Amino acid sequence: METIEQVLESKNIRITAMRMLIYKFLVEKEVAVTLSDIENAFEKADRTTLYRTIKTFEEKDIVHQIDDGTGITKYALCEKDCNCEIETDLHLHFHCTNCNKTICLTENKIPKITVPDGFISENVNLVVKGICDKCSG
Amino acid sequence: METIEQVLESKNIRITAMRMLIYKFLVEKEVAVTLSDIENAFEKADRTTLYRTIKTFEEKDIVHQIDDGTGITKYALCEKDCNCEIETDLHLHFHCTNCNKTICLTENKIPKITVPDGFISENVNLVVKGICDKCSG
DNA sequence: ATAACAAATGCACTTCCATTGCATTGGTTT
DNA sequence: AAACCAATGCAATGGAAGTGCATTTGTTAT
Repeated sequence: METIEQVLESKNIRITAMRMLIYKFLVEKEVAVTLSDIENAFEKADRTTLYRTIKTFEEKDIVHQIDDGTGITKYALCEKDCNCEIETDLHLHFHCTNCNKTICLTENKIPKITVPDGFISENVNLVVKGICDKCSG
Repeated sequence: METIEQVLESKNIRITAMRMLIYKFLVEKEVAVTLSDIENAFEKADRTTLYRTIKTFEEKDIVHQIDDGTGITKYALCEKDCNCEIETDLHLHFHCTNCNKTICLTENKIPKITVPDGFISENVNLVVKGICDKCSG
């Protein structure tokens, strides 16, 4: 089991108290979070710091950004060995319109999408909206 | 060939000069447009009017909203017989990262997506990012 | 035709999220 | 300990979405 320090170190991210707290927060959340979610969890911290921390995590492929159609960007930890930038590794996201949570369905890979001649596909974003398992029960 | 008046009438939308102009603008554009695009095309008109006109068109299923991941909502005319609200009728959208245009690929239907037990899928949004035919040539 | 009503438009304003500039703090290295 | 660079905090900006209200325009009924 890797420690948080080891994760950050392996990605060449300087270890700070703030970053460790935010990372821990993301691990504990099983759903994608907005910047405001993080802000509410760390009221003492400045919004900019949280924003830039997430941006750093994103650049270093620790978190990936999710646009679930609510208009607010969400973030979630990447899988251990995920290569978010590789098309074949893309998973889909589920947005529950009832509880407003967005979940990475990492087991559900996106099927091969064909595009017309002349188009070059580099990236696919797929969001399914509906009712999640917790809300449908 | 239906006239613009006939289209609006058939959808129970009151005919006004502004609405006809905006509809015509959407027809002529072959790509999805932002509110700002419309705003720039009609500098004399008020933004709110354009905003509400698009909302009206949306409610009456004349246009559909597209979230292509740029963070800015885009709109495009529905196909003649499209039922945007029906899941099986969903097509995918292509966003060109070069020219920033977003195109409806109405011929490319979204494949059946499976979600885990307990999840209920109501809607699917699929955006492919890459290079469009005009830019790749 | 005109009065009465409803819908459409225009203006002003607000809110929310994303983002940036700059000053300050804190940690590393020599 | 000095110098340096990265991280943080504060303040402010910008852009898009959305709302309230007054005004104009179009429709309907008398």
